[in-house]
Amino acid sequence: MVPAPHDQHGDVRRLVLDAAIAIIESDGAESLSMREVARRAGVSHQAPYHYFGDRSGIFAAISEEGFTFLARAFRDVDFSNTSPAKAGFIAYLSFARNHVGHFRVMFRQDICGVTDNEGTATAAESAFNELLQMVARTIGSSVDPKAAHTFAFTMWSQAHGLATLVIDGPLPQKLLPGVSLDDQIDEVINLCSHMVALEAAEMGLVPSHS
Amino acid sequence: MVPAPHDQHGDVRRLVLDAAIAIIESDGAESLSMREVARRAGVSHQAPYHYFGDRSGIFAAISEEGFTFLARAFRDVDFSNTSPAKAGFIAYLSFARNHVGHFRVMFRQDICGVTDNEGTATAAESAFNELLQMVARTIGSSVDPKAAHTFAFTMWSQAHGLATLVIDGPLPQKLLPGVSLDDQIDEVINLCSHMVALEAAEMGLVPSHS
DNA sequence: TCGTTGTACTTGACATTGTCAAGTTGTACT
DNA sequence: AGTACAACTTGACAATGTCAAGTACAACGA
Repeated sequence: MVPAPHDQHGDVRRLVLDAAIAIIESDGAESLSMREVARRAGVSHQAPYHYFGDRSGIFAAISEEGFTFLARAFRDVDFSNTSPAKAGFIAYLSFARNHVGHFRVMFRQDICGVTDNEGTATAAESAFNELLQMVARTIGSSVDPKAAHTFAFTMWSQAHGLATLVIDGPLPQKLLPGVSLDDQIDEVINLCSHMVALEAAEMGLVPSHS
Repeated sequence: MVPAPHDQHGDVRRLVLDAAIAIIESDGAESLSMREVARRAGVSHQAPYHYFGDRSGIFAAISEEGFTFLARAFRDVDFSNTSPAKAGFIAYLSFARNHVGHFRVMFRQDICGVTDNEGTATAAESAFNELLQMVARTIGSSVDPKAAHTFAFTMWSQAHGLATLVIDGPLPQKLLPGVSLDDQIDEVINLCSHMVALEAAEMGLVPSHS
């Protein structure tokens, strides 16, 4: 969290973090060993503890970074070509697939304690706010907060479920022969977006009509 | 897998499995220790290895049982009162919330290797087939397999995402004040079911349903 | 009845892990 | 010059996953 007041040579904190992310990406979060991280970063086995306190501290840091990335990904979405919903789904999935290490950690408060860590919590909150804005763009902002929340949770579930099943789940093994993973993901995203659009239209709140 | 040809006294395998599931349910999969499992089951620290080979073997066994339960839950769904889609969502979520230990493990082939284990793979396949039947009941069985698969992945993503965000994710912390978790889950399920129904109706393949 | 075989474990050992405690080194400021 | 403090390192310890070797006991063929 604290970026070290005076770091003269190579940023050890960054090295340690990147090593951890790489390990999680290739072997999963369970098999992250603090000593292996230290070894890969070329520091003593205790250096990571200096920055992150303990194992869950390193997860919390990765989680915070992940939510920051995700919030930025949402913010940088280009809505000119596609519907907000579809753009959001695409952004979520490409984030998840491009940052597998982060994604594997950030939604598991059993190992990183989102609530415990201040920075992680605020980063997560900012990402969630971006999600709510995405929803507002889809169903309008005149809907009551409760319905908007439900809509947000629903779209989040859709995107998150797909990402989870793709990255850690058995979906890639259930593909029909002749259909690539990328194509299948695209089609699911298309279907989700279409369903969301139908629902929004039925709610009578889509900008183009009223 | 092999149910032991002659087990005179209490079924150690079952004891070990239940102890493991209990630990995973309360502390998560990462913190499952073979020795703690053995201790709780009241056997030596090596007994679990006799039955499950290694740590991932115990996960594979839990995973297999989980998929068997899930397939049965799908099979036992009562479709008389609700739409097939909604009934499916409800079944998926109540399975996940009632078998947290299983659910936390069965979709993570990084720790249990769904592909490696024969029994786990067939159990997973049978659950997936039930899902496909559920989809057929929703959009009819005359749709081409590719579209049916996409529909199945989509509904699976919806249900799985919601379950994941509820059980291990930050959704419970994002609830609006005054809305209980159960209520929020119900509303998301309602919205999902409604969207699926709209889509099915637009495909022109559903008999009739509100 | 005896020996063989196989299952169901237990006991022992070892390298590796997370983490506490106590150094050590260098930079910054008084 | 001296103090304080950050940024580490080295050392130690209990606990873990897992290999290797043992023990107990039922089932079965001779």
